[in-house]
Amino acid sequence: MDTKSLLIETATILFQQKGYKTVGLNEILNACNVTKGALYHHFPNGKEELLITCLHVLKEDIMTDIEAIFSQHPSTEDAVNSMIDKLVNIFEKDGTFTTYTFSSIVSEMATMSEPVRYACSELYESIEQIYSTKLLTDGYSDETANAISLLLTASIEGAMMLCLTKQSTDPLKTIANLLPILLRGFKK
Amino acid sequence: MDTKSLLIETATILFQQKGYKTVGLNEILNACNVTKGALYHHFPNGKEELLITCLHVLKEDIMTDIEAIFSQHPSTEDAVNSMIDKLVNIFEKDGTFTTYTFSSIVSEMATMSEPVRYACSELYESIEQIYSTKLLTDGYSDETANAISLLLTASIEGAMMLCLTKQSTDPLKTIANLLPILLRGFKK
DNA sequence: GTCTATACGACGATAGAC
DNA sequence: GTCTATCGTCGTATAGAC
Repeated sequence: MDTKSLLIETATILFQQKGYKTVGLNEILNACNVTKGALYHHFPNGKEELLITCLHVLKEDIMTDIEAIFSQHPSTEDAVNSMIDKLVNIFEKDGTFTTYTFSSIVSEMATMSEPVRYACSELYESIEQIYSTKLLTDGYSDETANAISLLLTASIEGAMMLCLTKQSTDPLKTIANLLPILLRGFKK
Repeated sequence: MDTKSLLIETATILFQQKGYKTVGLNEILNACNVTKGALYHHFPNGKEELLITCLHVLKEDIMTDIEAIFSQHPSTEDAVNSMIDKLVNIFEKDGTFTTYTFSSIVSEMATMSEPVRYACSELYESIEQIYSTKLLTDGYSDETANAISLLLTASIEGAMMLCLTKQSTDPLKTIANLLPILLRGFKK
């Protein structure tokens, strides 16, 4: 892999696991055996430019991944269940969330850097978009689909936070269990 | 106010607004006109000890505050609505969340420091406890009450994240709107 | 495009006077 | 209990050779 992609891939994982400020450039550089010179050649504006690039790439990756899952399952319920399953497995394997989330970035940077906030906003937007589209084919109205997709995004993101705090996958599993009751409550 | 309380109060707000790493000791010290010597007298183990103390005090404050709201409203639905209303007002006033939340701390520190993670876990636990108790008096079963209180905690926390990202109070308002549909979906 | 060496500031933390 | 002065480290970023 080329140096630039390697940097983005390594940085993305570290940022997701530990947040932005916690991860120093040296840590990223050591993790992928690249030097400062190379990094500043590819990202002249330094760390924040690297982060924003990571978020853009992450957006494409997440969209591809989620769209694949959603196309494999007939209903939103099944698709979301499969997503949560994947998250649970990742967390059980290494105790952090390295896919579908960037909550550490949001809470740390949303009020600090406008470009970063905007990149995060685009990311959430595209996830909600996928949910909404599927909910429409499920038969929900436009307005209801938007509301449910926001609820799904918020509760899954919140549940991941609770999983990190409690060091348990129960919160995500509980949300998954509630899905059918949740979705059935809304008028089609 | 005594120096120690002043430090805790100032640090809590700054940590909530900007996260842990972002806020330097100097920023806290300048904000309340206290010097390093005084800080390290009250918190010999430095910044992390200050944070953990903040989380403990915040737990008491949040519990007092939420319990007051919950005792003023007959149903969980009304109480949660009132809570969300308060959050919306705070966010509209200063663009950040300085009450009821510490998501920046969780996502930044949960995987980095075990004592901090534990303090956060106690905090979420006590919030969920209040929800659960109220839901029991609403007539829900033990198991259902626990599941709903987790869903409430996760979705409100997630919605705050979305509000920060989108710079809008819509996510919280949407969650509030869904509350009746949500709660009615569960068997009492 | 990648390397080493270095600049310079900010960080958390400490020491010792008062 | 609070002050100032200072230490060592690590942060991001830069300069210049190759």
